[in-house]
Amino acid sequence: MSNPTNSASSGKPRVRFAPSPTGFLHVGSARTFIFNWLYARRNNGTMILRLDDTDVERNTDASVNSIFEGLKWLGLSWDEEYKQSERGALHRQMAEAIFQKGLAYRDFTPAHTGDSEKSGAQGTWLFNSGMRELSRDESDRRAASGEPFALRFRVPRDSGQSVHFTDAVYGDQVKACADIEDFALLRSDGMPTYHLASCADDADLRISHIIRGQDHLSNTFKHVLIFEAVGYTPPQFAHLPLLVAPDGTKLSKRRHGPVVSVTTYRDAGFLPEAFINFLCLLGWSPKDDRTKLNLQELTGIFSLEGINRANAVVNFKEPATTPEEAFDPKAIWLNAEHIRGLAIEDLSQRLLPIVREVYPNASAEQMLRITPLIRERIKLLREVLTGADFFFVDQLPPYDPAELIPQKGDAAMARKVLEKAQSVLAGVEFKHDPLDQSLRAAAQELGIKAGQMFQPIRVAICGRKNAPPLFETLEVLGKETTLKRIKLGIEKL
RNA sequence: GGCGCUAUCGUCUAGGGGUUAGGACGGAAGAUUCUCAAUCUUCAAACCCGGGUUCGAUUCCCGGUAGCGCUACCA
Repeated sequence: MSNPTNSASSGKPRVRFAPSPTGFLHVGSARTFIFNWLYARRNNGTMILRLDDTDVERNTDASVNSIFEGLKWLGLSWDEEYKQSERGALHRQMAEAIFQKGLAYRDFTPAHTGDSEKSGAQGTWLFNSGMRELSRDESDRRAASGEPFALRFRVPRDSGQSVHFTDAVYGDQVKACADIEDFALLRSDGMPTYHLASCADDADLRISHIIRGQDHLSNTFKHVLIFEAVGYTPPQFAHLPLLVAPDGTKLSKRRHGPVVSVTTYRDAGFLPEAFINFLCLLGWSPKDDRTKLNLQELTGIFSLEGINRANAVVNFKEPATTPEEAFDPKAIWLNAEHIRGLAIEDLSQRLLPIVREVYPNASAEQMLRITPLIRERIKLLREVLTGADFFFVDQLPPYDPAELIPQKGDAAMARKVLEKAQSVLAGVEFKHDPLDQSLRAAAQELGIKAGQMFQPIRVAICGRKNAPPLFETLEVLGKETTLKRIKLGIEKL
C-alpha cells in the first residue's frame, strides 16, 4: 500500500480468487477461479487465493473446507494464499489514512436504525447529513467518549462529478457520484467492510487484474473511489457474466440445492477436466468451433476478449427425477467425451475406488480388463456401478426370465440356445475369436440368427439385455462363471 | 423506486451493414455392429418489439419491453 503502483503495466499479472467462506464452493465461484487461473497461467502470472472472511457472523469452517475440497478436486494450484481476517491491521491503517485525508467520516447513527430514511420510496439514501457534516471536534469528542460509530466514505457531492473505469468485458463505465451513497468502510465493531478490506488487500497484494462476477460491477465505482482516495492506480477490471438457473435467477444453495455445489459434480462422477471444460464454455468462447478442450488447450487460448456479457443458464432440470437430469446435458456429454479420450489405464484407476466402495474385493487387474468394455458406455464415472456390476457380483440380481427369450423366438428357443451354449462353451477357449467362431457356428447348427443366439446368453450372464459386446464380456467373465450363470438361466425357463 | 448491465435456435454460442445467420448439446429420422453404447448421415429449431440512420439492418443509434445486478455497519 505504501507503493502506489500495481503490476498492470509492468509485466506479470497478479490475479486473485477471493471467496467468502459463507457456503460451499459453488459452480459460479469455481468458474471465477478457473478464469483467474487460466489468465494467470496464460500470462505467466501469479494466482492468489484469498479468503475474504471479514464477516465473522456468517463464516464457517465447514465452508472453508468445502472451498478447499472443491479446489483440490479441480486440481488447479495457486501460488500465494491469504486470509483477510489476519490482515485487519492493514485494513484499519487504510481506513485511518482515508479518514485523515478527510475523505471519510464517523457516523454515530446506530446500526439498522437508519432504515426509515433508507427505505423511503422517494429514492436512494445517500448519506445522513447530520453525520457527514459533524465537526471534527465533536466527532473526536464522541469517539473518545466511547460512542460506537461506523466509518463512511465521503463521496464527493460538489458538482456533477462522476467515477469511471474501463472494464475488459463491459467496456467504459461511468457513474455519477450523486448515485453513490456514502458507503461504510468500517463497521461500528471496528471490523472492515468488504469494500475496504478488498481494496486494501488488492492494493497491498499488488493485484493487477480483478476478474470477478458481474454482481460486483456496480460496486466497482466504490472501489475506484477507495483506490483513488489512497492514491493507488486501480487494477484492471474484468467482470464475468453470471451463471443463472433455468428460471433465470442467480444460482443459490437455498433455491437450487446441491446442483450448484462443486462437490456434487465430483461425487456424481464428473472428471475435473470435463467440469472445467464445461464451465469455461459458459460465458466464454474460443471463437472457433471447438467444444472439447483440455486444460492445455484452454490455457493456450484463454483471453479476456473471449468473455461475453450476457448471463448464462446452467441447464439443469429443477425438480430432477434422475441423477442425469440434475446436470446440464452438455456437461454430461462433455464428461463422456473426456472419458472416451482417457487412456484405459488412467480411466481404470479412476474407476477402481468407486467400484471398491461397493465391491471391496475388486482388483486392479480385473478393473483394467473391464474398463475397455465400458469406456464408451458410461457418461459419468459412477455409472460403472450400474454398467459393470455383473463383473463384480457373485450372484446376479434377479431378472425377468422373459428377458432370456430372443427376438422372434420363444422360451423353447431360449432353452435350446442356452443348452447348446453350455455344451459348446465348455469346450472352447475363452478368447474373443474362438468364442466368436464357435457361437456363430452353433447358431447355424440350430438354424437361428446369430442375434437370437447371443441374446439369451447375454441376459443369462449379465442379467439384462443391454450390455457390452458378448465375446469380450465372456472373455473377462471366464468360463466358470459363465457356465454357472447359463445353468441358472436354464433353470429359470 | 433509483442506478447499472444484458438481449441470436429449448440451452451454450459464432458472426456481423448485403450470409442459404455457422457450430455444439439436446430432440427427430436413418445407416452400421450380436444388444446397448460409440460412430456416420439427414432433418426440425433463433437474430425481443417499435422507431431512426442507410440503397439495404439481425448487426449502428434512440425508445420500449423483459431479465439480471447493485441500492446493508453481507460479500
